Amino acid sequence: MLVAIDCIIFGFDGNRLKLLLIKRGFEPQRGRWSLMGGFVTPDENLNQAAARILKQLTGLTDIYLEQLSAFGERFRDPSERTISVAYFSLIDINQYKEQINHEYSAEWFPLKQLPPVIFDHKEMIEMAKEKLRYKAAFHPVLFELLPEKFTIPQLQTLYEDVYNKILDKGNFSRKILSTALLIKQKDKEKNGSKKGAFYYKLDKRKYQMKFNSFLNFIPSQKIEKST
Amino acid sequence: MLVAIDCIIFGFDGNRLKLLLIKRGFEPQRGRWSLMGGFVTPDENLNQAAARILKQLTGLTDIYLEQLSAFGERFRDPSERTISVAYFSLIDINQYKEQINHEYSAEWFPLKQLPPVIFDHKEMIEMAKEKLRYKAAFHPVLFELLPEKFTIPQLQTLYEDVYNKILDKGNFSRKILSTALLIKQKDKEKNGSKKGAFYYKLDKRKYQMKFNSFLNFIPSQKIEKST
DNA sequence: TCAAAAGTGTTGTCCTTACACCCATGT
DNA sequence: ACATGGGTGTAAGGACAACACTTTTGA
Repeated sequence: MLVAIDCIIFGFDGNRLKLLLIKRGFEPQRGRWSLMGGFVTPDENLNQAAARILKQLTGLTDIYLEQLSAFGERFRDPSERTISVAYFSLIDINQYKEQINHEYSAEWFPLKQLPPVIFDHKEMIEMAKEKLRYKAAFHPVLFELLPEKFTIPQLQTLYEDVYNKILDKGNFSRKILSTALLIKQKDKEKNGSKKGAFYYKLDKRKYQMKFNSFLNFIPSQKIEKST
Repeated sequence: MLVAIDCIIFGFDGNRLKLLLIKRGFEPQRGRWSLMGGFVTPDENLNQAAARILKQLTGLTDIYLEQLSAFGERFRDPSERTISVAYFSLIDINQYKEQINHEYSAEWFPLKQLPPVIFDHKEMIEMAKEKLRYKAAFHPVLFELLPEKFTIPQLQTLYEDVYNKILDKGNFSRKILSTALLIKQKDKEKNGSKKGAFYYKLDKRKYQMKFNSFLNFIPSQKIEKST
């Protein structure tokens, strides 16, 4: 049996959550969209394989990477029996831009406008979306998608896109600040508004410490965002 | 590469949460304790393989079974490169008693008094415990461990053991009943006390419907249970 | 001066905790 | 009758959604 890895790669462009797909350059299914993947080699464990594959495409290391699930339907890959271990990863889309490997003709797609993908990759993507929502409800994991400096309204846009909800800015900002994970900067971002919004940085130490405690980021607000 | 399955099997004896381990009857590591496992065959997918292996040992079908994670350290099995997909399952310990397959010399161990186990099984067990706590905090999954008829104090004992917390009986009973997942029976269980506690059954329909919504079973009570 | 977005204040509602108390019954 | 656990009542405190309001600044 072959053992493969597939990576579901999330990014956030400041407006919408996106997924990085590659156009397959080889048979079978050449020319169709697919997750970035590869086979596990004898000299690496699963996490190492996932990190290697992610680096091949994005050039990035030290990325948030978490195992999602193993997929093993008998004919998921019609040509050969393959078990795939899917990983999901969150990257800062701006860092990616500088490092991208152009061999793969990769492209970012908004989560709500994905093209058809090969094999069971659709299922993997759905599961990853679900897991991201789940995880982000209790752990400050969405910060992994943002650049080093960001504003609270930017963060709010991210949450709104992940949960498809419109959030109250007042309540949102208080909830985030109450976690004490953010360090206020002196400067403001002035593109989004006339007043400008203060930049914040993540307090890395507290972030690590509190990552696994149960914080409450569940957006309980009722209003659905229109797509 | 070989692809195996390992099953972390939880049961509840009315008092403590337990794990079902088998004594390995073959080399390597004959005679040592281990999770129940087996290899994935070409004609089955991963879930089917897990269900088959679970049935081999317990005789049970239609069991709560969920994929935990794939484990793939290079030398996790020293004799051959093997990827193992771990599943965790929750069974009614009483049903098990009637069906057990004695070929495997299996034994229930309290979670807090596990013997040494082979390979990376300890790691799998720890992850399964963690996941059970996580899942049970939001989803009514612990009902899977109980017989068809059970009392609220029995359920409370289970939660107390899972979270190592002493819970307030009044608040616990109200919280559980507020989910409206239980149907009160006419008869009482009279062993636990003189007054006796009413039996309840799970409302299967509502249970299925509400399983994936976020209920709140987190025990926020502060008092740690002494072990 | 006005519009637009950032951010603060305020209030009512709901949920939860802690704990007092009542209930049913076997010995 | 009384001890034992089952179960209900209740008051204080906290969290949160909703929304009114103030602030800042570019045009």
